Amino acid sequence: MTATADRADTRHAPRKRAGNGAAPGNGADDIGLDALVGHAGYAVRRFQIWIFQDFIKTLGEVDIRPTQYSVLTVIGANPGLSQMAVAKRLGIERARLVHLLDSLEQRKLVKRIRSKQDRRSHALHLTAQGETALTKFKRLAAEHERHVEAKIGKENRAQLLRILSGFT
Amino acid sequence: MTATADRADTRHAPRKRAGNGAAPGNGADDIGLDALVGHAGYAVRRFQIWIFQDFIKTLGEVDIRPTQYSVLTVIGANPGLSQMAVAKRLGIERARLVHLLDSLEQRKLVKRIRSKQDRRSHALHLTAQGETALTKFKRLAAEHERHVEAKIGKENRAQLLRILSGFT
DNA sequence: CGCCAATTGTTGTCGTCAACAACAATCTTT
DNA sequence: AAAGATTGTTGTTGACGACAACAATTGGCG
Repeated sequence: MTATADRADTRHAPRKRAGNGAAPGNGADDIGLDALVGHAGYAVRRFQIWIFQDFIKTLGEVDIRPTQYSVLTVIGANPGLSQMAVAKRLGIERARLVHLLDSLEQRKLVKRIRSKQDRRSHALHLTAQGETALTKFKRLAAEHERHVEAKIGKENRAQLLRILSGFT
Repeated sequence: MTATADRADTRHAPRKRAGNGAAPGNGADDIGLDALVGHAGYAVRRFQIWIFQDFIKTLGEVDIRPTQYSVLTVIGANPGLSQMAVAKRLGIERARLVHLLDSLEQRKLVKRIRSKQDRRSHALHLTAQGETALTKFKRLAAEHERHVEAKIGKENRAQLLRILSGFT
C-alpha cells in the first residue's frame, strides 16, 4: 500500500490557501472560517458556551449550575408547582428533573410534598434554607450578568434580551 | 415540537399562593419566570436549543449535525489542515474530533492524508464526493438561516450576528 | 550526535444533557 | 368497574465536553 508516487495530483479544485501538507504549527489564528461566519447558530453556540462557563465559575463557590438555578428560581417564584409543570415551563425532560430535584432535595434546598388533590404529583417548595440560599444565588447571578455586560457591552446585552425575549 | 410562535405572556407578579397543592393541570402557560427573565444565559440557551433543532431538522435529509457541518466547512475552506488546527479553531477537543472524522471518513466525505512534513499529523481534505455534498449542505444551511430570520426577524438576526461577532 | 520534552493522533473513562421507552401508582373518562 | 391518560420514576441510548494515558514522531538542547 505504499507506492502511489504519482498521486494524480488533484489540483483541479481548491485554489484557496494552505496547501496540501498539513500545517500543524499553524496556531489556528489565521484560519479562515469563511462560510461559518454568518451562521447564527455557530455564533450563538460559542456565546452560550462562554456564558455558561462564566455562570458556573461565578456561582462556583455555591456549586450551582445554570439548570439548577433556573429550577430554584421557578420554584421560588411559584411555590407548589408540580414537577411536570416545572419541567414543561423550563423545557426540561421530566425524567431529567427527577435527578435535579434529587440533588437539590439532598442539599436541603427543595422539598417534595405529596399533593392531597392529586396524589400522583409532588408540590415543590423551597425550604427555609433554600430561600435564604436563593437570595445569595441571585446576588451571584447578578454579578455574572455584569460579566456579560462587560463582555459584549451594556447596550448590546439589552438588545440581545429584547431580540430573544420570545424564547423565555 | 410545536412552534408556539409568539407567546408574550407578560403577566405580572404570580400570586404566591402558598398553597401546598401542586397544580398539575396547569399547562405551564401562566407560570411566571420572574427572576429568570432578564438573564441573558437563559434566553441564549433556549434560543440555541431552538436553532440546533431547526438545523438538525432542516439538514435531516442529509443527516448532518451542526458540529459535523462546521468541521466540513472549515476543511473545505482550508484544505490540508491538521486535526489539531481544526480542533483548536472550532473549540473541539481533539479526542472528540477523532470520532467526528471517523464518521465523516466512513461516509467518504473527508480523507486523512499523512503529512510528509510532519508524519505525526494528518492533512485533512474533502473528497470529491465531499465537495459536492458540502455545496448541498450549504444550500440547506442557508435555508435554515432563513428559518432563523423568519423566527426573530431579518434585522434582529443581523444585529445578533453583529453583537456576537467576537465569538466566532 | 543523542537524549529528553513536547506535539499529534488515538483510545479510554467519566460526567452532563437531551430523547425515549417502560413501569407502578394514581387520576379521569366512559 | 374497565379503559385510558397522567405523574413520577428508572433505565438506556447517543451527542458532547473534559481528562488521562499511550505510541509515534518531532524538536530542542546539552
